[in-house]
Amino acid sequence: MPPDTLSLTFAALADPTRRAILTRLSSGEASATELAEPFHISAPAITKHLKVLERAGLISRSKQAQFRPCKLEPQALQQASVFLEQYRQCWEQSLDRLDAYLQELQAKGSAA
Amino acid sequence: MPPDTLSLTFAALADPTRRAILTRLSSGEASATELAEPFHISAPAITKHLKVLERAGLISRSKQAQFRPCKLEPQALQQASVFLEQYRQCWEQSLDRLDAYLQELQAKGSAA
DNA sequence: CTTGTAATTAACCGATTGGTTAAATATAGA
DNA sequence: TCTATATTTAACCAATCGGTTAATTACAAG
Repeated sequence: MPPDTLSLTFAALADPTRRAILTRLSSGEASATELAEPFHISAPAITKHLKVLERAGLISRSKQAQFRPCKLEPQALQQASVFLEQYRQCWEQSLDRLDAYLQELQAKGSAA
Repeated sequence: MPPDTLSLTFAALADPTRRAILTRLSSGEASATELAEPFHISAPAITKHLKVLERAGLISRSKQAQFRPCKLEPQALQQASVFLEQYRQCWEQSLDRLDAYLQELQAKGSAA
């Protein structure tokens, strides 16, 4: 019943707000209110998003004064990337086939 | 309100059953019952998973007799991979830092 | 000690998810 | 036509999701 890391990671990535948060964090740490700023959602909503990201191991949080800065933890992203790389051959093959098809079309086109 | 492609893709990938289906399909087409075989879930459950994968553009389906074979469509996976590549520098940097830290530890260890 | 700011928790809401069983549909073949 | 197989649809269910508002906690600074 406890979802595996990969499922947690992909689930966390399945939300545009959370992806935007990660993108923001890739250029440096930020507090919750800073992260909330670009979105018109409430503070508790941001807290929830950060919890999802934290539970997936995508971010970590420290503590300074009343702030709790968020820091990107890219290892989980790498694991997700490794999973997808498994399919690289598949998409390269299918792109090759598309390319061959287009060339064939072109050949027919100039022959007509 | 309609979720973007990337969100659909990551959401589809956030389930271990669906990831297993994709892995299975990376070695060739398969029918719904063939795909269901390794899991102890009902046929309608498989139908739903296939719908999710299809809506995300991760598979396509044809029709022969009473079968509707599934085929992997790897382009959406590639898009997801492109998104993750954006963070490659981040995780390589953090691995470098880990490496440096471990070397530092080693140096101190052999000095003691 | 009071005030202001940051952040979280609690309680709630409607929509979606992942599963079920039962019924319906589609096709092949005797 | 009748039967068996493949698949989908319908209806339901409990759990999770992404959001809200209101209240609470934590800390710094007057």
